[in-house]
Amino acid sequence: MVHIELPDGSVKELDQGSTPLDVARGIGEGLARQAVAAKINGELRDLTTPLENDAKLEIVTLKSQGGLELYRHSAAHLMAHAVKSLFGKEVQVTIGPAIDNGFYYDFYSEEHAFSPEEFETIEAKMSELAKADLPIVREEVSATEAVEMFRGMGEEYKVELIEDLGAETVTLYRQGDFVDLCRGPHLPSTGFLKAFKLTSVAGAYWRGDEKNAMLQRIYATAFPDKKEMKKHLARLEEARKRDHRKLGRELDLFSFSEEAGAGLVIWHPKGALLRTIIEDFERKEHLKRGYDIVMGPQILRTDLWKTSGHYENYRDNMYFTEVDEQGYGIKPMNCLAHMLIYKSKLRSYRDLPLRYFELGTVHRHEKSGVLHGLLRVRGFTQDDAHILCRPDQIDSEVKGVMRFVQEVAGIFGFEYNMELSTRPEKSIGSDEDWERATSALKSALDDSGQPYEVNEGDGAFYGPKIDVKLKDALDREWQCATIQCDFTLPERFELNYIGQDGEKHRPVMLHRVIVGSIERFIGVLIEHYAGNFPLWLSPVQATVLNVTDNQADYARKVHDQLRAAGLRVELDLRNEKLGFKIREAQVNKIPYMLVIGDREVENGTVAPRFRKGNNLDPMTVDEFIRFVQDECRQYH
RNA sequence: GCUGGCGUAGCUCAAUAGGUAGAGCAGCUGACUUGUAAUCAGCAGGUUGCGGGUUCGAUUCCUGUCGCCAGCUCCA
Repeated sequence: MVHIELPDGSVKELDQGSTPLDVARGIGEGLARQAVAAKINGELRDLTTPLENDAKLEIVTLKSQGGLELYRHSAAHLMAHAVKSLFGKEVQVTIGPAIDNGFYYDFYSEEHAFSPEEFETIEAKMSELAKADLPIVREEVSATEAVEMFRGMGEEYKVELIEDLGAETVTLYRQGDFVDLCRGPHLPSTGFLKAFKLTSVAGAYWRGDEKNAMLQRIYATAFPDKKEMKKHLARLEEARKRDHRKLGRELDLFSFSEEAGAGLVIWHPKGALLRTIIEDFERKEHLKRGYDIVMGPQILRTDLWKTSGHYENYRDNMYFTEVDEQGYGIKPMNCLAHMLIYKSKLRSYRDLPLRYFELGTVHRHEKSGVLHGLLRVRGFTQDDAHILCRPDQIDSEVKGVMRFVQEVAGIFGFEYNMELSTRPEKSIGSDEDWERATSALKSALDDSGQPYEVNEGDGAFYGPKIDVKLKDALDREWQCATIQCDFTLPERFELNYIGQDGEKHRPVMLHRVIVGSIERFIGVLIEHYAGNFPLWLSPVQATVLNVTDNQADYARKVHDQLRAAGLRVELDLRNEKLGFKIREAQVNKIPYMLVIGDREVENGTVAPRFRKGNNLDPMTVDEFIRFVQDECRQYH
């Protein structure tokens, strides 16, 4: 007999060798039907695992934590099964994990290239195998046996995996004539899989290393039922409508030109205005926080990039030019000029910290395949600052930056993820430096009250860093804010300050950006608001619409008055029906439409309509101006 | 950079078993003077991304190149 303790504290007595499925049945048929796995002493296991000893047991259903992931993992096996039965030895299987909203499986094939046209065929095969409700059976075999078996099947990648595992025994999962190396656990049978759909195929390197073979990765989505999957696909469809590349064109904000070059943004009037509003906001917020605005040149002599170490490490990503036999590098970062400003005179410990802020435009030759709308470009402007401080000031400076980041995220209503990256294997600087800097970053993160991830060994070679990531419409993460400690530049540029003791000391440098690249930030912003910018950001805040030509003069007067008051306003006097003009303003996501008909002319008012569709009571122009100013004040 | 896919009018898309392209919206012209998401009519608009090849003939097939999309790798 074994004693099994359930989550509610009750204890069941069962025959040795009973399974969690037996336990579920004992509790109720309903639970047994929904059960997909079990947590035995906290470990996720198959429902058919024999219970040999006393244990704590929790039945896992599709609704419980980990249940859905397991479901998707089994769906990945189902897809591999389908692909193998369709393509046989032409295709080798590798690995296939569950991911957010679905799963993928990586295949290797020399002969066959998967295309989306085949998705239906593969899905049909999957459905067929699911309908057959094949039991998914766990087997434990010796590693040598497994190697022999997979080698016999021509599955070289599986052989490599087993050999690298270095374990004595491995587990296999078998469903029908398909067998895969897998730790599991899995669903009891293929019949549990109800809703799945292949979504895309793309290349992926074996083991994520570009030196390895390129595999073919098929992405798919999977849900416990069709309705939920449909909902997910509809959400994706909605997200695509928020794509900043699409909205950027539709709202006439920016464009790219093949003639100008890939990854180089061309800002149209409305986009440039939006950007200007954000830049003005940045300057104001930085001045408030004790930063000095500085400006450096676009190109600096190549020698200086050699001094900084950029030439040695990053020249492949830099653009160079030569005039009069003098080489120049187009700046990929803004720090050099800031170093020169620091060095322009003798500094005292009393001067520190110095905070140099620059809306610095940089150019980096990013690999062609990584460019992505505004989110990854080759020319962009950073809200960049370099803080030079004494070692004892690191802590408070980092915390100040952290607060700044959080305040800005709050103003724009962003949720964000934070990561701390620590010392990599290849690094410079003393243990003491690293310790001090890392603990300053960590303490700022702890103080922030937000959860964060630690990426051990993921820091830059010159110092640890905090990254803040924002998500785009499709939940892809993009790094925006970052705080990095740097031990090399003060060293390489021989920066120093005179301390209280009259001796020279080396300052510490922090690189930091708040929104990061303005381009990227605007890209994320567009998707975040779906193009419906809050009033204070809207490049066009209101448009004045006359009903007929009769009100043209008054409409012009209203427009001029609003413009004089500093509102960003347009005038639409076209000879069109009101409905037509409203629609157009609506499509352009202009916050307020000011309708002017005979009534308004007579009363000296405007009739505002909000882009959400609701109308406000008619008001005078002055009232509307105050109304807009009040609304803008709410945001910052 | 890599793998796969794609590139037709300003935008969204159609067409061709190889026989030099068509629609809606936008634009222009005219009529209509209009009250909260599309008034009607007419006109105009493309060396089918660019270069080379095969062919009597290429937008269609092949090849190179540029760009875009998805993902991978990268992101100081």
